[in-house]
Amino acid sequence: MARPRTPLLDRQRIVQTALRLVDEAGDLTIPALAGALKVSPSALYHHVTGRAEIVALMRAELVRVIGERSLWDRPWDEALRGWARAYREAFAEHPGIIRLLATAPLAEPFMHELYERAVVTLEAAGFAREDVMGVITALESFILGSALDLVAPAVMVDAVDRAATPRLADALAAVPAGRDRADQAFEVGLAALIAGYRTLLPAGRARGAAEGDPISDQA
Amino acid sequence: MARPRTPLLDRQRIVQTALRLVDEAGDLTIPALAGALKVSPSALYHHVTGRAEIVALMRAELVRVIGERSLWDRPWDEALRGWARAYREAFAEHPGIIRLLATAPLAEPFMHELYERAVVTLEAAGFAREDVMGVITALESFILGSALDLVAPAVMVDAVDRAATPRLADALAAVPAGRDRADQAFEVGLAALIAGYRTLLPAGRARGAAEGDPISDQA
DNA sequence: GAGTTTTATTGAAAGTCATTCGGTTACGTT
DNA sequence: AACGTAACCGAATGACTTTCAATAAAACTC
Repeated sequence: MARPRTPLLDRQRIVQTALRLVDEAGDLTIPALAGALKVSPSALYHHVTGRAEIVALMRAELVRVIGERSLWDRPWDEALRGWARAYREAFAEHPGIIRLLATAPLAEPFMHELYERAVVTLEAAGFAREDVMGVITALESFILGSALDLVAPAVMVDAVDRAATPRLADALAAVPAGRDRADQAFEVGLAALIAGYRTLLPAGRARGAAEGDPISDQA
Repeated sequence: MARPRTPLLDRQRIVQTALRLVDEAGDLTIPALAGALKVSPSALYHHVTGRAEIVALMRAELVRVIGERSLWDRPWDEALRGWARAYREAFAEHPGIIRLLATAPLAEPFMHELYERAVVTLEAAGFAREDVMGVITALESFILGSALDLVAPAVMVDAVDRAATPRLADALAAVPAGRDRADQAFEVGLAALIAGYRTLLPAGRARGAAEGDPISDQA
């Protein structure tokens, strides 16, 4: 009734249950989270300062996973591609978290370690110092936008009025539905972005698909 | 006290006040909106079905503005660039709306007219039918991600620990701060995407900056 | 122009949330 | 064994969205 013999909660359990809840319900409420943990809502506040911190912990968990799956000791284009796919994949495994993170005014040392590794890789590859942050930020924007696209896919598949927009209807028919559609768009954009980045390199330092290197093609 | 001599509300006024409120306060609550309109909260429900519809109307207004500012009777690369800049600029004029839209499960005939025009332009330019939707979707993902980046700029500028991530600190120092930083990253990514798209065209149909056409450079 | 219906508002109330606080009991330490 | 502290509960607060009955003006009808 009061203090249990063995603790019911810890931060780990809170975060993992929150992630599961967001996956299932699509949003995160304290009552629901407390219910899933078989605990009263107020009990959570002994382990966490509030809902915002729970969201922050979920983000940290995501960043951890992304970092784990990224390999930076590769040619820059391969490294960037791998990072982008790992990043988006981590979001795809927890659909619904994207809106939570887009809403939260993200602060704190966020992905700084990952940025650091990206900067090192890109500068070693020959990118101009003043381009490096732009290259990273633009790629990340593309990834986040693609993650948002991932959770709002139902829009087009139906709801297109063939009479009003016939060419759009045709273009959509030429493309798979659902998750595959989003995947294909992501790969198109990723390939284009990397190809475009390659043109920023000083002549002679470019490498990868433009020279016919098979390894840098889509995995 | 009851019905006023002249109506106090209409959808137009609701949407415009909502936009102003979001710009100023960063979020949208019914009490605040009613207060700004000098009306009781429940009065709003005679003109809209609820908060969700207000958000939808704001989105529609944004789409209208974007459509107004886009010119599709141009070479494909120029048209895409113009569309992307108008799109992002419309968001930039209402910072704070981005989080609202990212949160809302967007439905309805949304940007279909704009997509239609983009499809026509791209197919006329020679893009393969099965690539067209991917090209549009990827660009839009990049734009939305860049809009999100626009409202969360404070992250890096401070808060970077030079001891832990020295190369990142250097890279950031080589780049302007605030809005300019986001603008630059956007332009880097936009140029790269378009350059990458150009490689999708069958040989001989590419045109634009790759051939040294001055008009397609950054405006 | 009188009577009826429709329309635009208000105010109260219900139902969620996130969060705080005082109370209760078990744990750990000395 | 006693004390302080940790982990829980329940009640309460305040903000939010939404619904609904009541009211009074406007608009329509004849």
